Amino acid sequence: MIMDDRKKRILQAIIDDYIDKAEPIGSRTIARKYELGLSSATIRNEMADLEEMGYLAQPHTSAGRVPSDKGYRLYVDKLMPARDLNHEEIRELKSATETRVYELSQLLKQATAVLSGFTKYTSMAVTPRMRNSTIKAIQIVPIEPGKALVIVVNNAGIVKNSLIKFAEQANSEMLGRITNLLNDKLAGLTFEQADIEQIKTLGREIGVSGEILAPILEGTADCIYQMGDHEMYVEGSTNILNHPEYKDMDKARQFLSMLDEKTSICRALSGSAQPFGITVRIGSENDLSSIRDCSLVTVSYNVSDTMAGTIGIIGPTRMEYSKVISSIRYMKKLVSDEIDRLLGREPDSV
Amino acid sequence: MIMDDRKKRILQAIIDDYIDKAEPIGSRTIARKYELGLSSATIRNEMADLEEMGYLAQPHTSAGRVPSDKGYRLYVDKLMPARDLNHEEIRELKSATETRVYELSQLLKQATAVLSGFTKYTSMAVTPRMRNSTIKAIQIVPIEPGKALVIVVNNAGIVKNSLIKFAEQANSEMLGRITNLLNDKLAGLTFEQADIEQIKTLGREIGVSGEILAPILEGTADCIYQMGDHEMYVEGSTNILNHPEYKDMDKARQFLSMLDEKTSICRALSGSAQPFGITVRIGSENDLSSIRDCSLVTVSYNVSDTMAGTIGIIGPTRMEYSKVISSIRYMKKLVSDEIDRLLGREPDSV
DNA sequence: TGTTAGCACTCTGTGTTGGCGAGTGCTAAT
DNA sequence: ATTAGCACTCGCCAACACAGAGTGCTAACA
Repeated sequence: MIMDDRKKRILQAIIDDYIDKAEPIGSRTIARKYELGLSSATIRNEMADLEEMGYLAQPHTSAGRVPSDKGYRLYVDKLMPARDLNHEEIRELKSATETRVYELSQLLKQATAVLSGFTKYTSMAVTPRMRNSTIKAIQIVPIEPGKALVIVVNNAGIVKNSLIKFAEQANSEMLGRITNLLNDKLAGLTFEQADIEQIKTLGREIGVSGEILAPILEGTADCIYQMGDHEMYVEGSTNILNHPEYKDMDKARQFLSMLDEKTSICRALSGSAQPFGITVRIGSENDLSSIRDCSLVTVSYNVSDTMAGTIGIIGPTRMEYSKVISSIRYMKKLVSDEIDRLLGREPDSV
Repeated sequence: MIMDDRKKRILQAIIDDYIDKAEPIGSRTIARKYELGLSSATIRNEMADLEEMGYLAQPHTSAGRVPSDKGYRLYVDKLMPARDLNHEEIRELKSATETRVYELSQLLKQATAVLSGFTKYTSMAVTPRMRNSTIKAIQIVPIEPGKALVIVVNNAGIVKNSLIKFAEQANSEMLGRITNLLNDKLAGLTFEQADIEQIKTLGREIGVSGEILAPILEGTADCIYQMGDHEMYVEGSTNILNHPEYKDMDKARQFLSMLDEKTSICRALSGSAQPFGITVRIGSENDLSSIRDCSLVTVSYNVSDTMAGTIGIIGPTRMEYSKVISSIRYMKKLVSDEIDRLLGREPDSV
């Protein structure tokens, strides 16, 4: 059987309608509502063909048709109407980067909040995994007697800090010596590559007690750990409850507990990462079995040339793909520009 | 009508049973299950009395009885069986403070996660509101050319920092002068009391351009803002879906969207704060109308002598009060000890 | 040969009905 | 004061009928 233009038009009409109404569509409805110049009987025949080809499914005999994952796939790839954001919508999305942020985490929180509010689906984001980032600089700042802040900057310009406590007094001259030692020995390395024993030995040689050095190394490790850890933001998780496919309590609970599990979201988001452009995973295309009846639209953003995080929108497979895709595309641009600003590069210089 | 001992025993039996079963209790059930030495008819009469007195309610004629808010109140105040945590349970709660934390936020995240897992209700926590904390010290640390970290310590020993960017070069000698100026002028004050214009003038006098000073002041303000802001953690929000009173979708949605609103939770938690001990707000005792059919158990923890945050557990009014109360009491102790450790005072010295 | 009108058939959702069971309140006996 | 007995109430559930939407097939038509 061949997929001619008429079939495509009919399929598009069915999916458009289903995305809007969430109810199986009958041939009569299509014939009446969309001006295809065809009778319901003809459409009926075509629908039977489309079902045979796997683009449509029938919940039961004598019900209307519903798009299958394969149908959505064709829709997203070829049939979907282009959707340009109007001024009003652009203004709404832009609000995500209007209040000035100081940190990536804040930026992502606002971006996901705006995206979920705008699309009425659930929005998520993860920070880049910087497992193999290298240490650029370390600073130790005394805060008050017995307390200091260890500050680590990595090669992406990300700054993390950790508050440490000394059991005994450490004067600033000694902290200076330790700072130099650490920068000498750690700069350019990942923390895994660092030889902690060597540093302890060298520390003793320049007269630094283990009591002082240990918490500093621990604080450094904590900073590195913070950098290596995914941070994750989810907004609008309850939006899913507004969609009729989740009126069933058990399905809703399953979805929400999936969102509570940090690891599953990370897997879902990172798994579908693609260097550029937008990825759409429809239903069974998702690796994660618990979201087999959801669609996940993701895009990755760059923090430095080597590290990328991901933003995603998840909703029922019956999703307003065109709206979701255009809004996530625009949000990626907003976030990328803002990151460039945060990290000190001007957007136009990139 | 007088509330004699027998009535109390019956009321307790009804509430115990209802907490367990979530279904209206009939007189026959009580007579059979609890050995009160009374026939169902007698209990029936007593139940009618208890309803008239407002401790019980009847969903409809010929249904069993259900405790009212007033009934729960008496139960919590007088009838509730004491509940001691066993070793296993203590071990589970203790796991909240076993992985070493560096920050209050981490500590609260773990505490709420463990509490919600243990009780199967929703657990929340807010950090203290430090609106009127005063500035103890400010440091400016150059990170790389054009970037620096502003660090502010307040009188409670809480450290916040903010990454800033300079439009022009700032040498470390100049940053030192600014640091001294800021400490001179701001130490001991709240940020509202600070005279920013005066600082700008003084800055110009010692040869610091506005281009340099402005981001520093902005970074300082950001730190103060972070301190003044409530941070809030919610864990186990989907636990509510496991309780039959929330099998109705709309109620569940309402509950979950309440949790999404930061402000409402803050209001709920802070509103019920009481300097010491545990507060139980049952159903209509809550100010917030959206949780009129929930009970909220809160306890506050001290960060310094003047500042306190709150931990809470929220669930249906049909809640295992004794378990919730004993576990939140124990968690308060764990969190308090851990905060003392974090802020450098040893638990035993307090 | 593709399109359409007509028709019998299928299946779900909804409203109705009737019996069952749990529980109550009241009365009279203990 | 307590209890046995009884009539009554009301929600729950299964059975049933039925309307409505939609299908597939056949035959007629352009």
